[in-house]
Amino acid sequence: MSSVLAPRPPARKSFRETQFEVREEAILDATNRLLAIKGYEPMSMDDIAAEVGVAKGSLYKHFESKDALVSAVMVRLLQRTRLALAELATLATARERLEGLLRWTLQERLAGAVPHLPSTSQALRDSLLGHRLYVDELLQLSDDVSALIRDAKREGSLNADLDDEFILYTFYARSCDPTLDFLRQGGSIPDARIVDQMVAACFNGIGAAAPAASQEARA
Amino acid sequence: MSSVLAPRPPARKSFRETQFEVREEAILDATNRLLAIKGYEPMSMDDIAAEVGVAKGSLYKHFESKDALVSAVMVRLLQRTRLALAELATLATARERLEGLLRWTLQERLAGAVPHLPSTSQALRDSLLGHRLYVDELLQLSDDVSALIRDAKREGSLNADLDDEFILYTFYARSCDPTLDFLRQGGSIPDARIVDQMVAACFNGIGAAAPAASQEARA
DNA sequence: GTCTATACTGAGATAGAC
DNA sequence: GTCTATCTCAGTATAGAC
Repeated sequence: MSSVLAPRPPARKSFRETQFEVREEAILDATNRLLAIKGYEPMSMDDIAAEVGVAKGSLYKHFESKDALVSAVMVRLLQRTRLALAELATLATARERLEGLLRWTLQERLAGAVPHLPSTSQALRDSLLGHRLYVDELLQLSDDVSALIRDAKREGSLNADLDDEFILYTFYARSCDPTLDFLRQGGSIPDARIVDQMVAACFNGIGAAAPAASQEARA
Repeated sequence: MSSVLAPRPPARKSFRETQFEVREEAILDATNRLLAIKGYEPMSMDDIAAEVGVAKGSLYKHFESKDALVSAVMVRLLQRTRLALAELATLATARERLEGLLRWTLQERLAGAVPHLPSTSQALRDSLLGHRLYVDELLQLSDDVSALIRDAKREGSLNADLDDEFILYTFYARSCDPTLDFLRQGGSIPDARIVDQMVAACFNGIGAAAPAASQEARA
């Protein structure tokens, strides 16, 4: 009673608070996992609850809705991505930083992370755009990547004929490219080789580097 | 009565039969449209019925389930794609035929067709793989495209360092690339230019054609 | 064959005991 | 805060009249 008005130091978290946060992380992890495997619509709150090992009702003490939960997963993913990008700042050229970011993203997906996936589901996209935090994070990341693209063009390491906006969206699309899942499921190409080829194809395409001379003779 | 045993010429279709087929086409068209807009799971049979202007129950006289209906849409799409590929046989090189097919697919999508979309939904992919006709068509198309890829490599017009399987899946992924939708929604790049850049980026990548000499000096 | 009406299921969300 | 039990609603599929 006497302590009610005493200013408590905000530093130390109670055991219960810690437990709560640990569980919340577990929920986010489980959702991320299921999202990567099943996709947005087919993943039910029952699925998540079972994966975490918690009652479905309890999920709603942490997140007010399925959309909010998924949104939180995506926000965390975007934050991590920006962090990874910040750590790539040591690389010399913008081109290297772009390649590094794509490589990082693909490796994350191989490790079970959900793709950035604005692509996957129209309904999900609409839902996400209603969440302020998500939109803010996405805009910040897009700003960072756009700046990289401009720098790389100035370096002369990106095709100047392509629009910046085109390159930005293409970059996102490569991060979410389903080719990764198809090839991994196929199983005939080792993971590292898949990533190498995807990065190479993003920047150099699937065509031969130099136009083949034999082609002219053929016609 | 007397005509019951007489062999009727199978040639002429009754008015009712024609009507039935016309309506079936309309159902497939509407489903295709909604599929492109909303995606598989969010699209309900009610939506389809409303779009066609027919009672929901009637849909089940044409297709035994939602899955079967969607499967029929995809089969039709694959057949059209193979037809388009056949018409590209007049082009001189395999590389040109590949480029032409990608271009054709992207233009179809601009015109409202659904992407080939094995990517979109995991649940849909599983469902489709249970439909014999779909799997057959997909295998045939894949065989055709794989042959093209081998030919193009022989021409020297595709990067020989990339696995054939990688190129095949990448080609599919480019056909379904969400970049198209993002850019179209953005509205700042004309449709024709979007397609041009997507085809160019698929074969030549987003990197500069020749490695910039200035880059060396920079480090 | 097409319509209206309805059965049935799955899933998001809430209520109330502990 | 977590659990069990339940509400509500949307969506697939079917039944039955015409």
